[in-house]
Amino acid sequence: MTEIESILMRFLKQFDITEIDQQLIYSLSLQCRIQNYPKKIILSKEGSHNKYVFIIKKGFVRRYAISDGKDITLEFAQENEMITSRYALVTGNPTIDYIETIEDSVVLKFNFESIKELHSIYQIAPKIGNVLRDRYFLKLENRILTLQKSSGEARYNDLLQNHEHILKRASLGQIASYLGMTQENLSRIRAKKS
Amino acid sequence: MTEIESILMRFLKQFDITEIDQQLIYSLSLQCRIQNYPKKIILSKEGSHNKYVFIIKKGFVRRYAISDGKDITLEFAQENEMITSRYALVTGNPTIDYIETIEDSVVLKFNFESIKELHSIYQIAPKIGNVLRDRYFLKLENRILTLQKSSGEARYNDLLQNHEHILKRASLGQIASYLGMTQENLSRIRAKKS
DNA sequence: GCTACTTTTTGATAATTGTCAAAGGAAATT
DNA sequence: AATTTCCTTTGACAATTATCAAAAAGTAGC
Repeated sequence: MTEIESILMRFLKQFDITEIDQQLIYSLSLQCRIQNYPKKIILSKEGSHNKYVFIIKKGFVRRYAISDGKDITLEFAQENEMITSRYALVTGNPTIDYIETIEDSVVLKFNFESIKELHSIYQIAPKIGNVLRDRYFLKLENRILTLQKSSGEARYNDLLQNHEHILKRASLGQIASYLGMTQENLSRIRAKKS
Repeated sequence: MTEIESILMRFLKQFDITEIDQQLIYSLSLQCRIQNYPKKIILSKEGSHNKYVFIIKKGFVRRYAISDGKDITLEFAQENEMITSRYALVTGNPTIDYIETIEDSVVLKFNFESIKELHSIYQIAPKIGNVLRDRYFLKLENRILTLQKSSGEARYNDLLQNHEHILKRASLGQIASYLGMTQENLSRIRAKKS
């Protein structure tokens, strides 16, 4: 098995996808490349028509948008997680967000268009898509529940409890915008805890 | 065409689902009922094992959770929209949220289990599911961007601009929790605007 | 080690928001 | 129409958060 195939296998195994077809893995593996990036490299730019899906083999990656001139973190992805601009994939419009490495990273880079074709060929590809989408739902809904908490401390506690790794790997400003507060406030909330 | 079929057609037409199969519509129509509810009726309870999907024909419906003893609005649905507890559908666990009518409503009520079977029979059912999921993504991602804005006024403005109908049809407390603030604060923000 | 650069912390102050309580309005019921 | 109930607004005050500025701490390159 190639390295790419083994990364794909490891990624899919976490989702209780029982029917992992070796042939499908092989076909997928032909549609992507392993890429090495230093930190602070932009993998996907706003306005871009190229639509990529990234699976993180090693490192830490962030998706963000510029809204009202401010850098707003939308999503983090660590090892064995996937990150992509769903807006672009779903609407077919140019990307409205950026994806960048926070740490030196090794990622599997797919061109989404080439995967789409596989969807119609293999029965199993849609099933994988469904599972990935369903997982992402839960993630988003939990995130919304966190953001609805009006006190900053409550939102920080949610992150501490459910995604502690983010606090260790991202910068203060990145985390603060993710939680919808200023970095000064986050710094003080954190200080109060220790 | 029965009334149920025509509601289904109208619902699906808004999603650019080109291949609407009359046979599928018919099959779906057998799996659901039209229900009339007065306002303030709970359609789905926390802890329930019955999983329903509702399409709103007329009226206004709200999904909410009780978190730390507080009523938190998660979602609103108006005419021609769908509402359901995705958590329950995806995980198979009992529902963790409630769905209730805000106005007198006419809804199409599906039992999700019976639809699931159709998925495997018809080619098109998964495609519809995909489109519905994709739309819901965008909704959630936009909602997150709104909630990340730290000032209450900015969040209110987002709602005013993108979902003004909510401000007209829901109560202050319901909207306030939806935006992650107290109703007193929302009342003052609103007063300041006029 | 030193310097330049970036990130985090701290301080002071203003603005926003939450909390509790009471008053005012609107809607439903009798 | 009057009463009850529910929802919204207002007031006073406390707590939280944002903003701006500067200091401190941490990183990277030399």
